[in-house]
Amino acid sequence: MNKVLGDKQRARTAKEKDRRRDSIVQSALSLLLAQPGALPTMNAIANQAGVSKGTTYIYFDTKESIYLALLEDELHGWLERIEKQLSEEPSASIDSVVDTLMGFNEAQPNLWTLASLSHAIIELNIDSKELLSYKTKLAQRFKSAAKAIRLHLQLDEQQTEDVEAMLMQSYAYLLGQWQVCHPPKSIEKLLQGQSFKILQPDFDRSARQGLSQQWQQFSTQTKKQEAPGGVLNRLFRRS
Amino acid sequence: MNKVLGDKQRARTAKEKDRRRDSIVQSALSLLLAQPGALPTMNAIANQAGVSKGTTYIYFDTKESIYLALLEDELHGWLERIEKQLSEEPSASIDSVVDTLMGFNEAQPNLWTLASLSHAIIELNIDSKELLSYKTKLAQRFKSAAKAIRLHLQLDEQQTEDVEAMLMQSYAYLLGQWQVCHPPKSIEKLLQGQSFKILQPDFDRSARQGLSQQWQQFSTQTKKQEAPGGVLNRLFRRS
Amino acid sequence: MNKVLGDKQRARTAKEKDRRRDSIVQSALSLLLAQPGALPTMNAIANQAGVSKGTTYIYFDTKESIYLALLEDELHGWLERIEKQLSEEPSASIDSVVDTLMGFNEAQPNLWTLASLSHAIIELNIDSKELLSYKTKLAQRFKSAAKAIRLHLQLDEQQTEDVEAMLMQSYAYLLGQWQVCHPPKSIEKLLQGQSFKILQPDFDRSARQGLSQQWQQFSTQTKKQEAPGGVLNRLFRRS
Amino acid sequence: MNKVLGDKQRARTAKEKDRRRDSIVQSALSLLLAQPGALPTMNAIANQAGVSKGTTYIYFDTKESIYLALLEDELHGWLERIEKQLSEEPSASIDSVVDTLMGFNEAQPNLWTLASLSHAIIELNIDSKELLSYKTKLAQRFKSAAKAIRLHLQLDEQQTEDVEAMLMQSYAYLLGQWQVCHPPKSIEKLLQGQSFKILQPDFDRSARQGLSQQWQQFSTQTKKQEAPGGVLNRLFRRS
DNA sequence: AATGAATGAGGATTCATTCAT
DNA sequence: GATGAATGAATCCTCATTCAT
Repeated sequence: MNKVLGDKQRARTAKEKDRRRDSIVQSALSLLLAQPGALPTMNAIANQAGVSKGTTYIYFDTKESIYLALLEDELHGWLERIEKQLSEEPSASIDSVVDTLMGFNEAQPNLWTLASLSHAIIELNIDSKELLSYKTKLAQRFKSAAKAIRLHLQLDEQQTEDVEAMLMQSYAYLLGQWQVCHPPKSIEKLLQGQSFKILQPDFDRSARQGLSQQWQQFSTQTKKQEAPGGVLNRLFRRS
Repeated sequence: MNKVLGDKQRARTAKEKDRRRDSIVQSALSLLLAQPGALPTMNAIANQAGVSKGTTYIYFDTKESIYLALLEDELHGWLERIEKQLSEEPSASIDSVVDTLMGFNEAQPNLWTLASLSHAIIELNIDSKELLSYKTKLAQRFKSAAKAIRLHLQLDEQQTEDVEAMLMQSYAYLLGQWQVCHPPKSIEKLLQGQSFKILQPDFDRSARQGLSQQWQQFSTQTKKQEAPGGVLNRLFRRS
Repeated sequence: MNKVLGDKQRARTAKEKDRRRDSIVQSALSLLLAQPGALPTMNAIANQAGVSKGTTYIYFDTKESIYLALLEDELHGWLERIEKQLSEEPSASIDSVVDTLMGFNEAQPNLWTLASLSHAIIELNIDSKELLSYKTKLAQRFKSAAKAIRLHLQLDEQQTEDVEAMLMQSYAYLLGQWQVCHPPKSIEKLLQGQSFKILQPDFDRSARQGLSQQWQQFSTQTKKQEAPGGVLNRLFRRS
Repeated sequence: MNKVLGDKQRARTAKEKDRRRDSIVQSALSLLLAQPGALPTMNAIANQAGVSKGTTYIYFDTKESIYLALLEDELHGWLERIEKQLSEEPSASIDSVVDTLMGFNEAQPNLWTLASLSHAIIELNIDSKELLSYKTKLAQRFKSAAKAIRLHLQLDEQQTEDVEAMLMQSYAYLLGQWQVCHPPKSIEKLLQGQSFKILQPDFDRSARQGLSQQWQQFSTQTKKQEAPGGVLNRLFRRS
């Protein structure tokens, strides 16, 4: 149990409330990871968090809200890091973009677990108002991250939309790839054999490779559209 | 109601049984498309198919089995068509590969609807034996399709695994992109504005573009690894 | 437990289903009478009826439907009996009308218990379509009963509406009087004293008296409107 | 929000406490009228009154206590006005009694809304001690009002009980009639048609008519028992 | 007096699946 | 093969009330 406050102890300050809210979210996550499939029940979450069922409903309106909060955390964390890292990184290179995109491996290890539930489960059970608010914030984050990538690659403002589309393509690709690479645990071992290798590639390897392909090709196309010998030549430099 | 046989009429011949089985599957599909979100209930499926609940359990062990059968149909249809079309197509070009991959638009319009439920819902609720059988057949199909692509691109046997990986990457990309492009209907209209464009690209357009990038880049890399002026030059020809 | 069918035994014929449905309704009634206040829960009803919770939902869509069915039974029983009895009764007299209206005492002993929940609880929680159907049937019954009363009193067709209004006034009066006469059991004994007599009249006595007043006055007024010495003189005859 | 005192401000004087108590009661009423059906929750009441949930429990022991207080206000208001008005009115007539009884229309517009919840909901959830106290006061008020009516009608003391019974019959009749005339809002419009007219009379019209019948008949009976040409002749005078 | 976070019993409803006929 | 009544575990969510501060 993730008791951050003693039994029956109330969170009075904003900070304590944040902590309690977080303990609920973390409990939901840990249960989800332990038993993938359906979203863990409120009952289980409350038990895990060491609070009563009613308390969880003080902090979240519905079960799905908890998972939406989790997903939001992971997605924003990913995008914020991308933005921050690329604006600090001096050398403009495709590889550093790919490396940064792949950074979820360390910092947001559960990003794709949650994102994979997003479409089929979470978003479908959220109040449309709450969902819209989530999407609004998310669109902003995606745009900021795309801008950081564009600046890092020293592309001009006209290419804003292209970079945004590329970022979404990377997101889509990673989302799909994660699903491809993670079959149900019940048959994971049965798919170890050589004949199933095609159905179950290694996520890290194929993800990185796919992203590289996407961004290499993007830089090639971008360069073509520019004057030969333009500033983008450096993008081909392998770091 | 999709009554293919009269009420309470028995399906005696194998053909009749197939027809009844199919009517269940099609009923499940039509309900799923009508009300996306959760998988339609067995009650609804049986009603729609004009049979009793018990009868559906004669043909399918679980509810998810029905959807797995649907998914299998769509996936095999897609892969078989790829295989067939590419082996008939004489001119080896990236574009024809991409065109063929995009052929689901006409022939398997519900492929991604089902595939998007696959990871989060369907596969998790299937008996592992049945799932393994499904995966075995599917792996075969993927390999055959990949082989057809390889032959079409006139690549040699050593590149078998590369092409297989590429095909899976395309599958993963399309799977993810479809999910990205299809938010819940409840907020679809609310996301029409310009500021949400990044979150909701047009599926056909971005899918084709993404596939092109993937395969263009693949051909570039493949060519690099070969002797200069090798057989793959023609892949750059835009059809 | 009201088991009319053995455990886990299925009601196959329409008759058996009616019996099972009835056993659910009767269980609901017996629980309601035992513990007035809130409507007994579905759990309790199912237990009492010796069926599972799910079974009750086969026969009734909601909990309130059960009570609406009960109320309907009692109300229709009351009105049908009024209709039947008055059309058989030869002597046209106010007293026989009042006697017949009071007949619920024997035949529909729970009529007012249920009717008193109708306004504040039952009707508020019923699907509007079902409620409309209930009201439609009820309106018919009330009209038929009013017609029987009118014919019994040898009033002509022009007085249809007056008699209908009178019948509703009697219904309203009995409904209110029952509520007045039946305080919560928790304080029933505490209200025995003389000083509370005003708040807790005897239902039968005051109900009969009130009805007599209503119909006597009605006949007086009706007579006034007629030619002096008209057919209604006989209504004043005390039986 | 009905803030009568600033947020978190204490009610120190008795007057302030009365005001706060009243603001809770009025909030409960406004919510009840806005959303008929179930009694509004304590949460909603507290919010509406601009106080915390805990504070409402300082002023009332249970939720139903609030509604009992409301009901008491309306009932006492009604009865007091009857008493006052009739003792001031010089001309003794049935019509003025009926007019006075109908005075709730202006002065206690929510009397029957609350009274209709009384039997099925409010009284059943009140502590018996509190309920007894309520009933004791109410019995007094009813008696006083009945006495005023008796004096107005110039009846002698022997008829005390008869008039009391009559007053309760009027109360019962109005209570029932109000319930009959007010179906759930959800189907109010669906019952507009002619065929439902019987089920949904106009409250004001039928209430006045019913009361007139009751009291006319009462005066008739009372007169009969007296010497012919007695003091009650004037009761037949139509005002 | 006032607060409001926490409680947790309680209750309605759903639905995949079974099995006797 | 076909039926569909019966099952009952599963689960979300509500809300009156408490009590430490």
